[in-house]
Amino acid sequence: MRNAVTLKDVARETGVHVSTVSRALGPNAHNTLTEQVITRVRDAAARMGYVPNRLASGLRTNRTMTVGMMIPDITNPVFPPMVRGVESVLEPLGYASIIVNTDNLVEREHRLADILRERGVDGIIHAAVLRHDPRIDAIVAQGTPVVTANCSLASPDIPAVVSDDAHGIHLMLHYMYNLGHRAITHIAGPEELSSGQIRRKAFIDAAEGLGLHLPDGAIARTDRFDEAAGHRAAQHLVQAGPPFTAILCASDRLALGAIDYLRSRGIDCPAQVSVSGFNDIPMLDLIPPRLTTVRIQPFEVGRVSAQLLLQIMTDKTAACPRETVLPVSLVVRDSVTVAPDRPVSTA
Amino acid sequence: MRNAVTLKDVARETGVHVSTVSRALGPNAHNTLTEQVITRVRDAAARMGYVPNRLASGLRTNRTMTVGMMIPDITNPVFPPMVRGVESVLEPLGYASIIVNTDNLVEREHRLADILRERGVDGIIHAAVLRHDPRIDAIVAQGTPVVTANCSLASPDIPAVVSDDAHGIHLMLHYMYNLGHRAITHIAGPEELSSGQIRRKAFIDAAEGLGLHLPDGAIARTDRFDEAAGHRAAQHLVQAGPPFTAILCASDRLALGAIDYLRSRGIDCPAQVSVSGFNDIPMLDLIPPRLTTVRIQPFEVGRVSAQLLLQIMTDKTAACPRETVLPVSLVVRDSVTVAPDRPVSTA
DNA sequence: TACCATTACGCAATCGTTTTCGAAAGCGTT
DNA sequence: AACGCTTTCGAAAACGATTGCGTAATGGTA
Repeated sequence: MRNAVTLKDVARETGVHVSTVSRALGPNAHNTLTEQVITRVRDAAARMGYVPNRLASGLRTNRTMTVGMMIPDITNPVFPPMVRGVESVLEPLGYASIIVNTDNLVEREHRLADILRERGVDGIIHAAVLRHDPRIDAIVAQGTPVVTANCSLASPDIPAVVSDDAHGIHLMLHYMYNLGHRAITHIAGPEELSSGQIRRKAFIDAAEGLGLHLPDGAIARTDRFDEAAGHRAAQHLVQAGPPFTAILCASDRLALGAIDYLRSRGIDCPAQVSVSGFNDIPMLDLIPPRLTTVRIQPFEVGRVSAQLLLQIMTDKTAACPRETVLPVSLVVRDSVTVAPDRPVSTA
Repeated sequence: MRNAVTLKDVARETGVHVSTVSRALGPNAHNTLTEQVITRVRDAAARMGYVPNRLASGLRTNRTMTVGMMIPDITNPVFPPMVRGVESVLEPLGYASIIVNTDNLVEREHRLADILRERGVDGIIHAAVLRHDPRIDAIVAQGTPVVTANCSLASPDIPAVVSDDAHGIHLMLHYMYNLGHRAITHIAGPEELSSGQIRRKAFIDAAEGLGLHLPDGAIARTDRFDEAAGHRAAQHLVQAGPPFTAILCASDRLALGAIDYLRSRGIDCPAQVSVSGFNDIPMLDLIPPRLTTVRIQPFEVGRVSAQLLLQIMTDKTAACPRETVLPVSLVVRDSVTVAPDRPVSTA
């Protein structure tokens, strides 16, 4: 922004008024200007290396051509593809994305939301919503379009793009059931995240649908979707839970942690205990036992979210689907196999 | 930005002039305003939910409190920690980061550089520089502070924060040598990336230092740092290269691809061929054979880059180190072991 | 009381664009 | 030739914040 060439410079160069330059450079210049002037201005602008100042134009028009993305942690392999998915539709249109990591911390989320507001983002893709989130409601009320990706809010009215979590759990549980498993436990994700809660509920529903009895302690809850939490949860299941032959985990990383714990106890996966994941993060097919999991489509989630957001941003009145759910698929690998004769138990 | 409350609103509410409000909210209000006014204004601002409009202030001051990060691909596990490292220093100060993925495509890089310029970013952290990059020179010339992370430019004068690639290669080659390897090949990264070039040169230097003879075809070049490229390169080495007992790869993903190819050919790693990586991306310790690699510190690279950038942004005259190199360390795992009696060869 | 220095605040220009409004010119019609 | 319509462009007012400058008010001093 040091020696930036402005409209005024181009105007002086071409001998027309700055408003004329502005129009000439705009998309529908042909409605209002003569062909000759348009080319003259555009040539000069190109030659002089003019690049528009989005600060100024944003100030005037209330459109910054910038969107915000709130995600829990870019370090989590689920999110980079989502980011690319968003980018794939927004970047060709000239949008820039400000990416912030909330770490699922409410205070951080507030600060970061302000950082986005200050910059007047045209919209927000929120992949880190807690299920109850007054701050987001406030942002929406303020008029900024928001769509949630990979998560959905408890409060309605704001579009969500999610994977078919319930169906994924359903697929996996039935798969286990068909392999003879009857004592199946669940390592659930954080309850304040919709994915954690929905997957847990889906597990209960699917179990009920199969007529499976879920004894007390069959579900271990965690506060994070990471390996350490999975490790602890598995420990809890083995030491304090009912006997079981399989663990259906709410995420791949939880599953990795669980398998790690089992191994440390000399319990073999899948020979003694089957373990499944969710998400299908990269490189899982290289890690033994190759994890049987549910594949979601993070890139697609991002792409569709962006398209929806775009739609709302360009036409706020446009009705748009409250919830878009994307299909998931079962990825059969090695970590889930036929049920052994006797379950692992506390003894 | 719909119903945003502005300085004017706060001014009307408190009965003072908007310039007074501006000053009252600024950092050194106490130099110029009475305590009473300051608190009255600040209270009102807080109560009314005032949030400053960075577009307006940026327009006026030429500081947007926004930085740009150019990376090749956020999907590559090396970069997310780097992003977090940058964030760790910039975010607490109120900066936002616009992240763009260049995919190492020159055309994309140009467009994305413009996207950043349009928004008047205060500085750019560039982790995707090609070694020769006129566009970046132009940006620097225009007055925007730039520091390169993980890469360095052929042209000098712009600060770079890099890992000690040469030393990492040196460590690894010596480690292999001490395990008895004499026929060692190298899968190199893209030559237009500094990390690719530097690591290849370091390999040659270190080999020379050890008195190792490098026959023709001992170095396979690739055009990308990914598994597919590693796969192809390994194929090339096996089919057309000299006999060898070890492959020193310029990145973990190249190594993964190479091992995959070897396995497909029934060649065991590490029993028949040792393979090493570089970077130490996450989860490598879960994938057999557990990859012996060189650990770099991407978070630190990001952190230091951001600190440097900050320094230049706040005081453009400040001299700052042309090149900061961060230490690396050897991570010994399973994929490199003592040399077998006879090397793998074309026959 | 008059005067000067200081304090505390208001005034207004400015950053680069967009956009409404109006004016001038061109053209056809009667 | 007078009139009205369209086309093509300039003038100027915003958008919201910052800041140099001016000026009341204040306090202290002679």
